Amino acid sequence: MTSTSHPRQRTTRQRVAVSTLLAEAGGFRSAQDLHDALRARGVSVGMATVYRNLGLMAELGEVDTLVREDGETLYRRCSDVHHHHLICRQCGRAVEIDGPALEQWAIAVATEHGFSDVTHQLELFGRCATCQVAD
Amino acid sequence: MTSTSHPRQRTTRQRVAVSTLLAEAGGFRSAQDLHDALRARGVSVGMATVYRNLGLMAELGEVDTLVREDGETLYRRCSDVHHHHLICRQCGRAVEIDGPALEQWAIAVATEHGFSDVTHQLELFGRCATCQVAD
DNA sequence: GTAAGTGCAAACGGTTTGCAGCCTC
DNA sequence: GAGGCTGCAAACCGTTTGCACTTAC
Repeated sequence: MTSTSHPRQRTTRQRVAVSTLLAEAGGFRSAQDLHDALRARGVSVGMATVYRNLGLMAELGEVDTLVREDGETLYRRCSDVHHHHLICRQCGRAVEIDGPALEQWAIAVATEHGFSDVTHQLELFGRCATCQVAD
Repeated sequence: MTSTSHPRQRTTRQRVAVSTLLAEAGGFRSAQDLHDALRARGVSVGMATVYRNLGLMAELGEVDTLVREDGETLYRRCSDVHHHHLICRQCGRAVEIDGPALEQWAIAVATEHGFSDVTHQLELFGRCATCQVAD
């Protein structure tokens, strides 16, 4: 047991394409969005493959996921430490933010009400400087 | 203009049932969940009607909505002023919380990054005292 | 050569919608 | 009795899955 071969993961054309595009994107994008973008630049991939790769990357902590109010999931390449985002609701651009104060506040509030195992989800939405001008 | 009849809304058996059940529930419930509960207590309603009424109540600010990570929408009767929730991920019980400090922090962070029209969504999840004991 | 990865199309699950009939006001 | 409301079923839409085929290693 504990053989030398862990790396069960292959470098396919499609996987590289999805990963690369996401790296260039910089903001939160939907799977459909990414799929369209890939086809537009001539890369032929199936939706299923896009979903599978995004799911895999999410599991590996290579991308952050975020569920929009309408239920669609958005993906973004980013660091895997816990943090939140300030997202432009117009262009999708996202700024990573973290608030130590917030984390503490969350725990304090929860404990106060007798809750344990607390987690929280927070996202800020707004219009970035660029989009304000563009109007 | 400004006729005396604004109240375009009718008191139907189904509407009352949904509203009542939600009032009794106390926590966040899904539409399907509510539908099942209604049928279980002998009230015959269609899913579409449940959705339509929940949607209407949400618009009127009578209920809060919340999208779970899997995309399902949850509903809860509550006050319509801006606030957040501390939710038991086991039984759905929810405590309304509000944090003036948080609101200010959110605005400050956003402004700092050149964002305007800031809104935020925050939910805390944990296990309530009762569910901890029940284990 | 073997098993991970892919494509397609069908299945899924939550939600919405079109429309004929019902029932509140 | 007019129009909001309901029920049903079909349509939707994002996502997942089964399966035969391809391809990286």
